[in-house]
Amino acid sequence: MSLGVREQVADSSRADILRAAAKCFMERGYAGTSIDDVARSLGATKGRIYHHFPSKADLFAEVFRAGMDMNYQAVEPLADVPGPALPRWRKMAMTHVLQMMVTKPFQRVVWIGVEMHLRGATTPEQRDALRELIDYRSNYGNLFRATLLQGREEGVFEFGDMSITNQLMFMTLNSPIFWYTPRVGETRADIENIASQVVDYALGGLCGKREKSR
Amino acid sequence: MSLGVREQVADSSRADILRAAAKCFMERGYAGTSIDDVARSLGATKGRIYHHFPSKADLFAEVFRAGMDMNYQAVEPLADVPGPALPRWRKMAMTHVLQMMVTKPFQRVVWIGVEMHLRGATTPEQRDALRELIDYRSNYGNLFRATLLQGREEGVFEFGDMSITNQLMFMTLNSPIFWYTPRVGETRADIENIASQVVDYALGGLCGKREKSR
DNA sequence: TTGACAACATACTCGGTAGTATGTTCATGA
DNA sequence: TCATGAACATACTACCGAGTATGTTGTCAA
Repeated sequence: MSLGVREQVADSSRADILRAAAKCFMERGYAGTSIDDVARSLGATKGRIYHHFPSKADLFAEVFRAGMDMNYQAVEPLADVPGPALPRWRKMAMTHVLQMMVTKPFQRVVWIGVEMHLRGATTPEQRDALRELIDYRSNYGNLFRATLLQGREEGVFEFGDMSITNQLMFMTLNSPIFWYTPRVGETRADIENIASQVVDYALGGLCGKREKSR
Repeated sequence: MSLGVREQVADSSRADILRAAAKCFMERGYAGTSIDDVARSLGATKGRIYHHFPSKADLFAEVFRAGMDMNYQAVEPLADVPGPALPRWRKMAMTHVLQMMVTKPFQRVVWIGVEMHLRGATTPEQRDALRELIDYRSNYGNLFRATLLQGREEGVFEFGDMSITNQLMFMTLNSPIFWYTPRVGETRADIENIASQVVDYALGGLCGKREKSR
């Protein structure tokens, strides 16, 4: 089934809407973003949005899904590689952080979506749409969890409670979505340098090796 | 000037509103929370809110301020104590994390406020009200920054870029406002145990001591 | 006792927003 | 070439939420 010109144009238009929506949701949150805002940022009107998406909640969900698709596609192949935990964790973490920086608006929407689900601030129908995406996200998290467990058995990682450690690690690795902003004239090396510092910090918390508290 | 009964009652009512507002803002965000929501959660109506606060933005700002007041009062005294950086940092960090857990709704509002200011998603008047609070928050951050610098000179901390490290550290120390939820029958020791893990994780990123990336 | 005011509740206005109903244009396939 | 439908824009409705205007009630001070 080759795509005709019409379909290609339509998909491109849809992708433009997703990008614009991601940016708007990132800047103003879900409740603070109106469909008109998204349309205005495209130089278009509501009609265009509602032609491609049945509702604001569905638009948001599709942005969420797009963000998770990017992550999964980038990290999942790395998780399958056998071998010791530490170098694999490094590659996965580095890839994840770069993903956070390069596709920041989408990742921010993923964050917002998870938050919305956690506090249950949605209507029943929306919850169903979100639930599947939350599972998606949860599976993604398990890619790292498995490597963490392997690392603990290998003795390279030391941590107490697994779920707390997982939260702390992801919090660190995700944090660029909050404080990173692309600079003009920024090179790939600049970005990778920042990402490295994030990965190193996250790794520091995973290795024990320090006098325990008190 | 001793407070009469009338003033005490009024202040208590005001404090109740602040608590309820903090909870609502935490659960639904700024844009997602209506004044009616806050009033309803108090078993009251709009009139009560607007009698004590001139606008939604002012109510939000007062919750923000209350949260920062609690932090400053708890941590500032510790920052003045002379001596080596590491034990002081530990005490400050531990106190900060406990603060995040115990006064979570208020701290979540502080977070939301900082975010709103960063993305400039406010009307001009609101920006002025927020700016002062952002400075307040910034000063609070400097309490830790000074200790970090001292620790680096003492050789107990190792990190590259100061502002990135600061972001990562605070991200970790603040993270309980997102994933911590009080349990029934939770003891003080339980809470301190969780806080310890957070502090240890944050500390791990501040000490180098690991093979560098690549 | 009374009147003045604090501390609310009630009843509105009005702008913004999600969603819908209805044009309009233009490419494409028959 | 022409009819059809995709891809929008325009025009509308209905509702919600911030803010206001105006009661109502209890308390305290003189």
